[in-house]
Amino acid sequence: MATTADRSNTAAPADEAWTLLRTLFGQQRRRFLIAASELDLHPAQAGALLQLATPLPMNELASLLACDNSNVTGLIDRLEARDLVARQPSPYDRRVKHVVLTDAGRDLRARMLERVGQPPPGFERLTPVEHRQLRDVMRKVLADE
Amino acid sequence: MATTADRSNTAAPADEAWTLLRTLFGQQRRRFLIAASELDLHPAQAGALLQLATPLPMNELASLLACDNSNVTGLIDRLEARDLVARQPSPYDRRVKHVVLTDAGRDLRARMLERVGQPPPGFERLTPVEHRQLRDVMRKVLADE
DNA sequence: GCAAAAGCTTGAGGTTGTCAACGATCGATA
DNA sequence: TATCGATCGTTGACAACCTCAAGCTTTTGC
Repeated sequence: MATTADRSNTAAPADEAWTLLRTLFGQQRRRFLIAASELDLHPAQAGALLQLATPLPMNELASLLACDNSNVTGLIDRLEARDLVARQPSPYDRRVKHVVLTDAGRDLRARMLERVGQPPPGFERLTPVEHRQLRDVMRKVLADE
Repeated sequence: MATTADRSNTAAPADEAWTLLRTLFGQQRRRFLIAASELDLHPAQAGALLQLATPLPMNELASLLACDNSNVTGLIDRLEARDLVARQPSPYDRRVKHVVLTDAGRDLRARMLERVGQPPPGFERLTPVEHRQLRDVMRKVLADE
């Protein structure tokens, strides 16, 4: 009778915690989509922009976005056509091109961050102690080893 | 000199916590994309499948996926062509169609959940106390009011 | 009853994403 | 140093995604 997972409040705290986190992911994804459309960006474009805190080889951008290299080519083509990014040849490897934000790109990225970089409303309700607890737990979850 | 946000360890715990959460979101999104492609699903299809724990009007599915109604039509068309879902007319409102998983759909959804429904490796490192802390904090963040 | 609104679909048009193939460049090895 | 294999970015073909405007059916409110 206890072979399968209990769905009642006897559910393991770990499972419930993860389920709650996934709920928050969903909310955050919707926020992201709305923010992107408000700024006239397709989701993929907005995602790329957010990754570009620092110049990145096309290569690496593809792996961060979990998509094919050839996909990034078109993506960057369109961002470049709107003068949001530029391609910069790498001085060390002539095969590589770095994607760099233009001023306009940096600006748009900042406006995107204003919308999705800020925590959701429920977050503000936490006490300082809870904020620290959450920070410490998350540090541990994301620790390299 | 302290006008702009400090990036050092003087950053407010709340800000750092949120940044860490966003990092986890990114990791989870990549897991999701990889899982979907392993199961021969496009990301949007996988997302729709995951939402269908219970039958849902097209309408509601669209709002959960944060996209246009007309988008869901095509999405469900393709899932239906693969016998993963079926359209069921609502008995109460003849405009409404409910999307229901078929057996195959339920199966595929379960396999998807095996991959993204489980917490990431770092999660296992937490102690029972930390799991409970995380659960309680997340409950508070997601509380309705 | 009738007008307004809601639910779903269609069609047009641009974007995303994958795959296979290609030219250019780098690195290692002989 | 010459060459082979791998890597980086691009291109072209093709399917899926996504939005918008327009349309049909059904429901709701007046």
